[in-house]
This record gives sequence, C-alpha cells and structure tokens, in this order.
Amino acid sequence: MTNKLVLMDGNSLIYRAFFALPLLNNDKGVYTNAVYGFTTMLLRMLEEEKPTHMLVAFDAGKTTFRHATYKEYKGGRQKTPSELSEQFPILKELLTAFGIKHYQLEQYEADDIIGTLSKQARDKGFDVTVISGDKDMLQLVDETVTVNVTKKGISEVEKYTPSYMLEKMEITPKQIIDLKALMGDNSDNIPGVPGVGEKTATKLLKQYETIEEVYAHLDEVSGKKLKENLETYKADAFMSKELVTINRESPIDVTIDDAKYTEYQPSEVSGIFKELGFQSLLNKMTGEESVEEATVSLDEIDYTIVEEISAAMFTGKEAVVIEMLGENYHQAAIEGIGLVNDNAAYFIPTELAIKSAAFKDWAEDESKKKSVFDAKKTLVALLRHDIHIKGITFDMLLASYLLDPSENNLDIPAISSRMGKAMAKSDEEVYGKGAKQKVPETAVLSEHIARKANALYAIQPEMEALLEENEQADLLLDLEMPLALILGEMESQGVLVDKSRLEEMGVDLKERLANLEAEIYDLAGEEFNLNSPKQLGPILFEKLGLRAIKKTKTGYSTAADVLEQLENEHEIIPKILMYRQLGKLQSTYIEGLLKVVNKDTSKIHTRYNQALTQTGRLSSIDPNLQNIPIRLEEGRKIRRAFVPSEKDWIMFAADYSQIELRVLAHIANDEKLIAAFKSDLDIHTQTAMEVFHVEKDEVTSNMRRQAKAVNFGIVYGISDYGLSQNLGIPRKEAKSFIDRYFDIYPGVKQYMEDIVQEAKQHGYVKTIMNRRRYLPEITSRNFNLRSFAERTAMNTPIQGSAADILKKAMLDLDEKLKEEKLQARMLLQVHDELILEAPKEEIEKLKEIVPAMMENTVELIVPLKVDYAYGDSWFDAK
DNA sequence: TCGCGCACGC
DNA sequence: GACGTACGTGCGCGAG
Repeated sequence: MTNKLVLMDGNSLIYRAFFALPLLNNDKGVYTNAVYGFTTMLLRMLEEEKPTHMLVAFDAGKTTFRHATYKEYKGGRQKTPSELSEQFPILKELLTAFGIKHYQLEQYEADDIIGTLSKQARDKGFDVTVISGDKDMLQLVDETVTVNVTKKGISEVEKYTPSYMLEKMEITPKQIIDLKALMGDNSDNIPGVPGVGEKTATKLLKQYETIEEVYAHLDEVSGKKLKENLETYKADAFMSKELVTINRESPIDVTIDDAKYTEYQPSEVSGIFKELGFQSLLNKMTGEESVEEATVSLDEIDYTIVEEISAAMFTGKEAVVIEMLGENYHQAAIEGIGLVNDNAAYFIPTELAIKSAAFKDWAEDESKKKSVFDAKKTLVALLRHDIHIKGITFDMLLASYLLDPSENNLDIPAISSRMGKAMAKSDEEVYGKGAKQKVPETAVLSEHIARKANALYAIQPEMEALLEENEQADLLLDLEMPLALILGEMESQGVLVDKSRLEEMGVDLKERLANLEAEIYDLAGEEFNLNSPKQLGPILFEKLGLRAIKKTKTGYSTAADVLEQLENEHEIIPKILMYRQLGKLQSTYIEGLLKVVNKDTSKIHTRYNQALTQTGRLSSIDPNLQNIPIRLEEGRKIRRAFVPSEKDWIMFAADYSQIELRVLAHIANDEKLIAAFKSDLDIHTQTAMEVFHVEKDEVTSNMRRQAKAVNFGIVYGISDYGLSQNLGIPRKEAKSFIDRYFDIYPGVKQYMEDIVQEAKQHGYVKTIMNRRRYLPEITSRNFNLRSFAERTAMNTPIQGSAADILKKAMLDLDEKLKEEKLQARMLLQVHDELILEAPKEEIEKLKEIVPAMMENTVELIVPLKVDYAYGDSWFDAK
C-alpha cells in the first residue's frame, strides 16, 4: 500500500474556521469555535484520506525570511483577535491527543514547511494531500501532490489536481507564482502590477508562460496602459514572484518518519472534547447517533415511469409528491409527480397528469386518501391546473413541525433520515442550490421523486404514532391540515392592489426624500451615503460632535431610539429620522410591493409559512403582508392600495382585543386579571390603577403608557432589561415595576414559576391545543441561555395558544361562510386579525358572523372580544 | 453571498 | 452579578 501523507496548513485553516463559525464559547467562557471548525475538518480528513502520515504546520512568528526581501510583507494586516489567538494552544494540545505531529520553524511559514515536506514525501513515493485555505498553495500541485482548498467557510473543499487546475484556472501549478506576481495579493500585501487582475494575468501567462517571458516580449503586449504599468512596476513584479514562491528546501528538523500517524485513541481525545464542550463530536466518535449521516447507501427502488394514467393505478390510499423547484409555488412549474401505494411506485410526467381525466378524478375524490408533503403547496400547485385536490389525510411537513417546531431542515429526505430511514438523497444533492440549481436528467429526476413519495408513504405510520404519543394527532388532523387548505385558497385568491395609488405615493415620496437628502447634506457639510449607518455615524458623532449613546459591533449606533434622544440637539436629527421613515416606505412598501404584484391580475399572492415559527404563529413572505405599516399615519396610507377585487365589495377587518392577556388570565387563572376582563375595562388603565394605587380618573397618560409596556413585556416575555430599554428607565425601576405587577396578579406570578418548573421537568412547554416547544437550554449553566429559555417558557404558551385560537377561528369562519352560502372570503391573517373581502350586501351578515365565530371558537374563563370595521380599502377598514 | 444595522408588524 | 433582550421579513450596505 502506498504511504499517504496529509499536510494541514494550521494557520490558514484555523483562521478560516474562526471567521466561518459564530463565536462559540464553552461553559467556561473559553472561545472554541476555531478549534471546533478545525477539528471537524481534521476528522473528515482522517476519514476520507486515511493517512499513514500526518502533520499540521504553523507559522512561527512575526518575521520571516521574506521580510528581508520586503519589509512590508503581510503589512497592514489586522492584529489576530485575542478570541482567536487563545485558541492556538488549545488546538496544539488537541493535536497531541490525536497523536498528530505539529511543527513550526522560526523565520519560515507553514507554506514552506509543507512545501518542503511534500517534496521529500513525493520523492519517497508517497501520495500527498495538502489542505489549506490559501490558493498560493496550488503551486505545489503535481501528479502525486493534491491540494485541497477550502471554499465557502470550511464545509467544503475543492480538490486541485494538475488537470483540474488547467480546466478551472487555465494555468499550470507552477504558473501560480507568476500569476500572483502579476496580480499581487492584498491580504499578504504583495504589490504585483497595478491594473493587472486575474483575467489579464491569466491571458498573459497563457501566451508567455512566465513573467520572465512576458518581459522578454514586452513590446508585443497589447494595450498602452498595460505595457506602461508592466514596465514601471517590473521590479515589484519580480519581487512579488520571489515572495510568493514557497521554499521547498527549508531547513526543517522534522522528518517524514516523525509524521507517522496511527489511528488515534478515542479515550485520549474524549477528555479534551468534553472539556471543550464538543458534545456532537463526542457523540460521533463514540458511535452514538449523529445528526449528520455521513454516507447513505440507498436500497434499490422499483418504480414505473407512467405512460398512461388509468383509474386502476389508484388504490384509494397513496402518497403523492408534486415536485417543484424554485421556492415560489405560485409561479414554479411542476417538475414531475411521484405516486406510491401498496402495489407500486410511479413517476408521472407533469403533462400527462394535468391532462388526464383519470388523474383529476382521483385527485378530486374525497374518498381517495392522500399523504402529501406540504398540503398547501400541493393544493396551490394543482389549483393552477384546475385540479382541486381533496382527501388529504396526512401532511408530513406539518406533522414534523408539530413534533418539533425547532427543526428547520424540513424536506422528505431529511425527515425520513431523522426517522431512521434514509430513503432518498437530499434535494440539494440532486438539484444543487442557489444559482446552480437545475433539473437533472429524467432518469435521475424520476428516481428521486419516486423515492420521496416512497419515503413519505413508508414513514407516515411512524410519524402518526409519535403524534399520537404526544397527543397531537388532533392538532394535526383537525387544525393544521384543514387550515393549510384554507391558507392555500387565500393565497391563490390573492389580494387586489391599486397600483396607481402606490405609484402616486412613490412619486410624492421620491420628491420629499430628495429634498430631505439635500437638506441633510447641507447640514452635514458634505455628501455621503445616507443609507449607510457606517458613514452616518462618524458624521453625527465626530464631525457634528453629538453624544454617542450606543455602539454596535461595527461602529456607532444610529438606531431610531438613539437618534430620538438627540432630537433636540441638532436639526439634522429629525430630518434623518424622517428620511429613514420615508425611505423605508419607499423601498420596502412602495417599490417592494410593486415588484410582487402580478402583472395580469394586479393581485398580490403572499405565501404563508405554516411550519416555521417556534410559537405556532404563521409567517408571511413574498411579500410579507403581516407587517404593512399602521402605527404612523404616513405609513398607514399604504393600506389604501389594498382594495376589494370586485365591484361593490368592501374590505372587512376583525381583530381580537388583547387576546394574549386574555389567554394569560385563562391559563394563569388569575382572579384579578380575570375580573378585569370580565368588567371589560381598558386593561392598561386597569393595570395602571393597580400598580400605582390610584383611581381610574387619576390614571395619567404616562401611567397608562408604563402599565401598557409592562403588559406588553409580560406577554412577550421580555426581561427587566428589555422593559427598561422600552421605557427608557433604569433596570432597577423596571424590575420593581415587574415585581409590583406580580404582587397585584399573584396568579400570574405563580403561573410563571410553575411553567418554568414544568419546562425543566418535561423539557418542553405546550399550548392549550397541545402545540409543543422544546427548551433544552432551560437547564443550561449559562445564565443567558437559561434566562432566555425561561422567558420563552413563560411566553410560548401565551403566544402559541393565541395562535391556536385564531387558527381554529379561521376554520369555524370558513365553514360558516360556506354554510351561509356567502360570497365573502378571507384574504389575510395577521396574527390576531383577519381581513376579508365581501359584497356590500353581506356586511350586516358579517358583522354578526365574524365576531361570533372568533369569540366563540374556544371557551376560556374570560370572554374573548373582537373589534371589526369595514370600508373601501384595508385602510378604511379601521 | 452573507452578515449587519435598521425598520416595519403583532 | 453575569449579559443582552418576544416572534417574524425585508431593505441597503459593505466585506469577502
């Protein structure tokens, strides 16, 4: 067997890892992210390369022999952050535990050590693999030396062989030196020749091979400026070449034999892993179930590519996968359909399915049971081909979401592999991602889709059993799944937008923004990019000498709460605030909305994500219709553009009043809070009366504001710190507010204590409809993590139950509208409100039905209250 | 392409 | 006493 030497560029890789990963620290406050990243890479190398010899090279110190040539070498570099430098010794300790040699040499860099060792090894007939984050290393590539360069952080490497280099970079390994000599390298402060970048350098080298030859034929080089620069900076070019050339004859006092590697002892390593808090690596090493399956070997699958659809194919119980690429299913094409039942697995080409009467009959037959992944997407996709799917009895996406809402890797392959059955490749593996996403050849596509349908079919019973165990079967079957269909219809229906209104507002805003901009530049005494906080900061806090109140990672904070405190100190401030407000309207709401209006229908079709939030709320994207402005009049006018889609119809909006606090009164069973809601007084005034011990008439607007903030804080689970920020008061005062609140509402206090205990005991909290949220960090020794988990424990049942209630109300209302044969239809849901459109004649009926459905969908100890309004636009429905 | 700062809603 | 703050989406900037 050939010997295999793996050489790792310690410095380069640990830097990469440090910047690629969030700044994790373990429970002792020691930063470990770079070591962690390096270790994952190391483990991967050991597994993939199976080295017989291994060595990690480090840079020795500040100065190297290269500094004698050029004292500015690596000049202008940022100092290594202490969070990183403290990780070097840890890494070396870890390497020792692995039994892996590490080495550094005064005056030389890791590159030189690697260059020298790889040469020696090659001469002894070794196979060599070098791993680095630095492309300079590519000069070492030859038939026996492969160089892996990390890309995109550290999770992937690109393997460079001589042929791959020629294909990718169009030059040979040796020419890397010449390439760098010409183009320079900013990070190492290597000058190169000005005006020569990768493109030009490659062109020159393809023609002349080396810079020596380039200069020998300088008169032939085309381009006056280029020739001039080459001439002027000739010395720099040659010096650069010297600097980037790796020394392959370094005076190292380590031999290849010293790098001999035998398999590491888990017992040696596990101690350090434990100390560092590398739980996942520990699990992996000890062979426990690991989250990421390294390689999945898939069983063979038999499936038929359907040529003609017949009713006989269907048994009445099947899994069906409508495959679409691209994220917007309102627009994306169906790539193909997978169908699996007890008898067979099929791939059905899209054209065949949508033209087939047998397929439509099957899809629309309520008695034919279907399992799907993402019922809403499936519904919408088929609706676009005039097929109204019915009989969906299982949705794997929603099932998985209910089992654990924190899971964000949600597709059939990922879910099935978590359920212990790897039955399909990941979508990313099959389709690629980002710009490179594409549909593979038919054979690959059809197999993938058939596999997914197969996995869906196979795993459904196990997921149903888990839901049953959690007492969540009803939540899926009677709440989320029917809701998915309603949401799908709402999305497909869309909401009509009066584009001309938006455009008129845009014209007006444009002018006002231009004026403000000019005034601000005038006051600042210079022009700059007003949209860049990074540029605005120094203008305000250095040039104009205003007080810097808060800092961010990247400089001064210029956030609204900071600027508001400076409002009276300089007339530029209110103008900036106004500019920001109007700029937001222009970019996000005018331009942003216009971009997503369907050209043919003038409608907007948002997408609700029903399997995302940790609390059970929906979210809305493309566009987000859940954050259309309302608080400030200026922004609220945006709502004028949302209008009914038919003549003589109106927009009808209904929202719950204080639903979260009512839910809190209910689950905390707090007498005072219950009484407050039963008397139907303004809850914030009521709270103010209690907290400040005053009569109703004595409650000032300021008292009410503070009481409101405390109520708000309780509902959203913010801390005393959060409340203090909100009210602009010291934290101590905020804390005393909260304490007084708890004195008044002891039931609430009791609930907060109990729910945290419950979370500790079970590991999760739940809503009134048994939605769960797991809180593993509730037992963390880290104060922050633990506190956050505790507040989440208090908050999630409140927010989540409120979400449950509105969801159920939507089902009830939908049914009632059908029952009453009304034309009115739901269009939007915004967490505690529903927006409908309806013919004018139905207004009276809606005034009765909508609040009644919403208020009575569940029975709590306190009444639910719904306010409603209607008008010619969403704006007017207030 | 990604993280950040900022801003909008509930 | 720590330390940084509910749940989301989207914009423009600026570094890689």
